[in-house]
Amino acid sequence: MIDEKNNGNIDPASIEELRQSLPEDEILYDLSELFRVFGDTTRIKILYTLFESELCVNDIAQLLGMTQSSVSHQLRILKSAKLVKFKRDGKQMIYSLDDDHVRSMISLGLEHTEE
Amino acid sequence: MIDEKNNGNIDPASIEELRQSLPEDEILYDLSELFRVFGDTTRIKILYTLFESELCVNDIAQLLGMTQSSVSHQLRILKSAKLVKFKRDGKQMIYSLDDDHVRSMISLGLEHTEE
DNA sequence: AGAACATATGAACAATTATTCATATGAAAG
DNA sequence: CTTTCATATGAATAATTGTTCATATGTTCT
Repeated sequence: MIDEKNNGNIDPASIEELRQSLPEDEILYDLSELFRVFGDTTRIKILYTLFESELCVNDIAQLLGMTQSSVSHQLRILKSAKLVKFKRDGKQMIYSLDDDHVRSMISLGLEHTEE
Repeated sequence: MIDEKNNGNIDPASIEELRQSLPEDEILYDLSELFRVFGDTTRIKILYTLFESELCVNDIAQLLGMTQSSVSHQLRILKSAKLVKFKRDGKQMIYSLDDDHVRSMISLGLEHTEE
């Protein structure tokens, strides 16, 4: 046995090398935070309703059978993750998908779940 | 005003139409469940350590400065989501990424966060 | 200005979940 | 077969988070 202190599969030097090749903690945190936003049924549903048309809060709530408050709370999270954008139209706020990443992410996710 | 009962942006018929174009609840649930697996810093870190090399549990734990137990618990979740696979090598379990979806998902996620 | 409507938001509660600790399983070596 | 090592797992705890309820903000209309 070459190294009696190494109780793992690879040697400590390689471990150190691998550790240093990891992205910074902050980047990994932001990444997981993004996924966490997608990781809720309600939010996924909201995003899906916006796939084809822009909608106001009340429409989304009716469409999903949820309360206005709950939808609004979740939209807030989607906004801060830059997954949806909005514009004011009189008393209403019209929400829409912010960019095509949302569609790609969901499509890619579906590919995996459909296997 | 055409329809005084419609307090939303679009008409009730369109809402119904949109509702029926949504994927089934089960599909959306599975999708959000998949994202939820990615939505944790520890699990993202584990996945990243497996980007370049297959590793045993102890190596991952050392690399990330986490307890063996915690890593094992999270690997269990990654396994059941089919994001990692494993093989036995004597006393050790060698884990590796299950397929390329993992890489694509993380890459796509990074594209969004890096904006 | 006041009423009505659409949306946002704060606090409280319930449910989910990541980590820790202790212990169990399973393989290899003496 | 007993000990040692690597991993898995169950129970308990602490922290996070989604929903509800009540209320605030901001817009339109009279």
